[in-house]
Amino acid sequence: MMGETKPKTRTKTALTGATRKGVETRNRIIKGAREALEQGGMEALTTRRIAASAGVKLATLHYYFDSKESLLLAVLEDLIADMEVTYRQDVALPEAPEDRVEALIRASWRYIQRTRNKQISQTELTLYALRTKGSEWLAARQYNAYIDFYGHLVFVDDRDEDLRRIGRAVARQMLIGIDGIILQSYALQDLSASNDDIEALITAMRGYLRRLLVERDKAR
Amino acid sequence: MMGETKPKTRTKTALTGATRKGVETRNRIIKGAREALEQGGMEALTTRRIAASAGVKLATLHYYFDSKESLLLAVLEDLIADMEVTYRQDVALPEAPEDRVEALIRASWRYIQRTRNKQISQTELTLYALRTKGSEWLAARQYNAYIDFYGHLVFVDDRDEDLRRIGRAVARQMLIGIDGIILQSYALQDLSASNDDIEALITAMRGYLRRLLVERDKAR
DNA sequence: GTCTATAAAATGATAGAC
DNA sequence: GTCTATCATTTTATAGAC
Repeated sequence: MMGETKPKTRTKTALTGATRKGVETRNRIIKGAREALEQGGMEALTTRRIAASAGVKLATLHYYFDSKESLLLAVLEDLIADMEVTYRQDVALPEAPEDRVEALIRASWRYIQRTRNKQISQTELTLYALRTKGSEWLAARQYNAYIDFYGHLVFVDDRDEDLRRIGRAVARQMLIGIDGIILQSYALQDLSASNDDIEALITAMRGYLRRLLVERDKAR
Repeated sequence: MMGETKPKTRTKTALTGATRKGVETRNRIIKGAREALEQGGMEALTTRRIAASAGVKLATLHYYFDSKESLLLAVLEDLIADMEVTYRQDVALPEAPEDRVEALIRASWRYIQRTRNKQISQTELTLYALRTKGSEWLAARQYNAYIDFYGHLVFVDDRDEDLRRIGRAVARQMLIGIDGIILQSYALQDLSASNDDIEALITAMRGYLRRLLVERDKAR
């Protein structure tokens, strides 16, 4: 959030005064872009399609965004902000950290199964950011947002420096597993194999967390 | 390899007699597409750029491929075939299966670190296949090729049905971890964190393999 | 089998009226 | 702030000479 290299192509509303209606329209365009992306994928994502999907004329789109690139990066930013408010609510939270890890993986897996195009879109956008020079920081922010989120769910109280570190390590590992299974489950389309993989992932993550906690206790 | 639904848009050389020179040119175009993709990403991958990168005129490209889509799918097929011959050679093979798993993960991690654009390209193409109706089978084949490959390296002798099953389960899990770490390591750019993640992945995979073997022995 | 030339459509972006 | 109209390229793809 601090010290980031902001992209050269910033949106016009960031410069002007940002009217009420202006903000609404801008959000509608971003929303339209997300829907067009989910439906048709990156290859078919043109400014015209986005404008149509947002119920706005092409020129209006360009009034709010200097370029297609700046719009796509704004979409990714929106996705990040969205995650931070959406996910934070509806995850059941058992008491023990290990159980929370398990619950979190199961919840993610259910979500992945019913949001195929959304997940693919998100990966496409991440790759787009990694490909777009000067925008790699956005991909980093996306991952850090997820790591923060997962990390806080493992250890709600993060005043303990050690626990915070451990929570983030487990979060990174969970995220690796989830990203990996997104690609593989959509590609293989073998539900029973993916279910086995989820169980294996849960076992591994519980073990990893346990191990990190034991190591910490030893080091005292 | 058998019983797959072939894409409607097949290449012209598959229909005609396939001259020596013709096959060479076709391969050069595919190679050119791979290089153009690695350098500029999907967004910038136009038929003109591919033709230029292959040292061929645009019309020649269209002589060999009905459409851009059929070319891209051919590129993914080529990537799969390439993996099967390239990887199979230069992986050091310790004796114990657990050690082989570890060696394989370490080798993959080294490779990932020095082939960023290649890995991103491959993921972009996989997503493209998942997005392209009627071509999901290609993504499945890609993953099955990797699973076969990793699986055979875990248990070289696969006449034992149980061992083959276990090898494939471990392979799927390794692939999940590797795919996940590809995205995360490029996004976060935090080498020490990624190194920790690799060690955790190794520990988890050794544990998973051990557990599957114990379960098998119990079931006798 | 490879080329030159060109068609036909699509795309990102802008000018200027309202 | 949103629109109509249009520009300037670019893109995929084809026709036809060699």
